[in-house]
Amino acid sequence: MTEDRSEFLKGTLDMLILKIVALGPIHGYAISQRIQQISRDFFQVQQGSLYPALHRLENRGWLGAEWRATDTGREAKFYSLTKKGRHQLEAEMANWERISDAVALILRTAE
Amino acid sequence: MTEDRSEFLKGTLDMLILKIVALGPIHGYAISQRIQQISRDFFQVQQGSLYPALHRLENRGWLGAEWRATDTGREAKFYSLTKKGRHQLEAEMANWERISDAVALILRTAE
DNA sequence: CTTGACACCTAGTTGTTCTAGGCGTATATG
DNA sequence: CATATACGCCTAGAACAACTAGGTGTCAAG
Repeated sequence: MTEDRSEFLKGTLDMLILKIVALGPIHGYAISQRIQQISRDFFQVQQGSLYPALHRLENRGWLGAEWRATDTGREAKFYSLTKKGRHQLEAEMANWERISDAVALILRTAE
Repeated sequence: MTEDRSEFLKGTLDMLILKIVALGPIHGYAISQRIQQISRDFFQVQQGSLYPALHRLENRGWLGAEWRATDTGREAKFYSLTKKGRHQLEAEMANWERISDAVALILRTAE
């Protein structure tokens, strides 16, 4: 009976954020739009998930932040990937591969 | 710095358990062994994750339970998939497909 | 006789996500 | 002109899954 729409897979959000930021400096609000857009509206990142995640990633030294102006002249906090962040992203992508392979192994087990 | 070995993807465990039980009645301890074995030792289900999950799935009406004897003569709680459980498994597998497709879309975005 | 595998269990901690608010500015829209 | 909507940031608290770290008892092997 609970709403199930576009539920997030716990633990995946950090990787997706790192991947989006890896495409170039971008601010938080735009990150969530980008994730939603690229995933064809499947993932909808709640702001209450987004901003804590960004602070978490920044605290861990994976993202750097800088206040700058957007195209439209507003001030926004632009994030960019640090060297540590790049390594982390690579590790998380490799891990995702292994996990989804392992899940596939189980899901495809017949009898 | 934290140990990262065979980390579980949160939210996936229920589906994997349902899938294993779908192969035939099986008790908890054997479920964790089966998951580990099929995933080629990648997933290691902790007992502190396993048993609460089984009770959760039983409470939701997705699993039925019955005490029976194992091959070795020990008493064990055998779980089997209910009709609701089968529907749930199908829904979760379909959802997993959509999620992993969406993740792939994002991870493969270049530029 | 004691170690380890089998087989079950739970209380408490940790950590991520979501709900549901709040703040302030700019730009449409009625 | 008012006011709604998009932009853009934030946080406190609830919810919940997974893990840690214990516990019980049986049985076989050394």
